[in-house]
Amino acid sequence: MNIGEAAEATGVTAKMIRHYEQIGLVRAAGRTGAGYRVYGPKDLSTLSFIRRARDLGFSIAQIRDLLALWQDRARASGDVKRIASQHVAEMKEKMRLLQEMVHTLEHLSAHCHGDDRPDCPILEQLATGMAEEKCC
Amino acid sequence: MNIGEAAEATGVTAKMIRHYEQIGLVRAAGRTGAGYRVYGPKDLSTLSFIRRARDLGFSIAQIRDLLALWQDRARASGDVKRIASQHVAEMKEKMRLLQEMVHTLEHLSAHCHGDDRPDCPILEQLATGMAEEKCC
DNA sequence: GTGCACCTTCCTATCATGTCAAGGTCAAGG
DNA sequence: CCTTGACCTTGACATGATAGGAAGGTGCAC
Repeated sequence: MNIGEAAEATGVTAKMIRHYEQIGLVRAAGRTGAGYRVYGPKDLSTLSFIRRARDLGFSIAQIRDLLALWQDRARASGDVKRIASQHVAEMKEKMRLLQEMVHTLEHLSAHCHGDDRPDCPILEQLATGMAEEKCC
Repeated sequence: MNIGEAAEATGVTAKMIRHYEQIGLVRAAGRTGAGYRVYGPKDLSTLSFIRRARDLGFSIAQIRDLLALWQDRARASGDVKRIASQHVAEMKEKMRLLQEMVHTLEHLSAHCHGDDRPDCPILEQLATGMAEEKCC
């Protein structure tokens, strides 16, 4: 199986497959005489695994650990769960920060006419840093 | 005022001030005879504006537009509000995606013993892609 | 006149991914 | 046999916002 077919089968672009090989996330694929990479079912499983992990937002470093655990039959599920929990915590923290920003901005927007006049509490807050606490 | 003092006063690192100057986000600062950058109150206001906008998650491109509007006395507050609304929408979309991932992962984690045994629904889902829909 | 803290420019790295370019390979059809 | 087009190869460069460091100049206090 060529890299293009592997890409289509797993949803990982050929570009990223080569990249993952280069950074050592997946082992180097076999080669034909002409130098084309060759992929077997095991490689496809690994690539699909990676794609699903990426879809869940795991970083490459975390996926590296997850792959190692996946291939370790003596793994402790606690190790997997810990990685997942940490990732969940990170995502929740990101959401919290986003929520804060959304909250502030929506608050400011609510008081902005949004018409042709130049007065704008959004710009005022950015300019003075005072609108946030003192307003309301 | 030196770049270091300006950095401390505005909360933008000297590194980033130089960067913003290089990409044309702020006009080039004046220089002393020795080539040191010099900052005045107006520059400090601009840098503080940028920092607050960054704190609210605006991209450099958006900040560029906001700065232009800020310095335009004939601006329409609607233009400002539109930028803010778009940014809010982007952040909400990010939050939605994060929430989806968190939801899936928490669901999987809930069924993972998290002990010394190797069985792990998290790894199973990553390996087969089947746990998500069929479980529960 | 020395030492230290600051400044300058330039290079490199992050993270995951995309794009582009120049060239090699393969299979099908004229 | 030769061309065409689709695929593959490597390599370089870009993104966005920020950090780090190296190598060298400057300013000021002692």
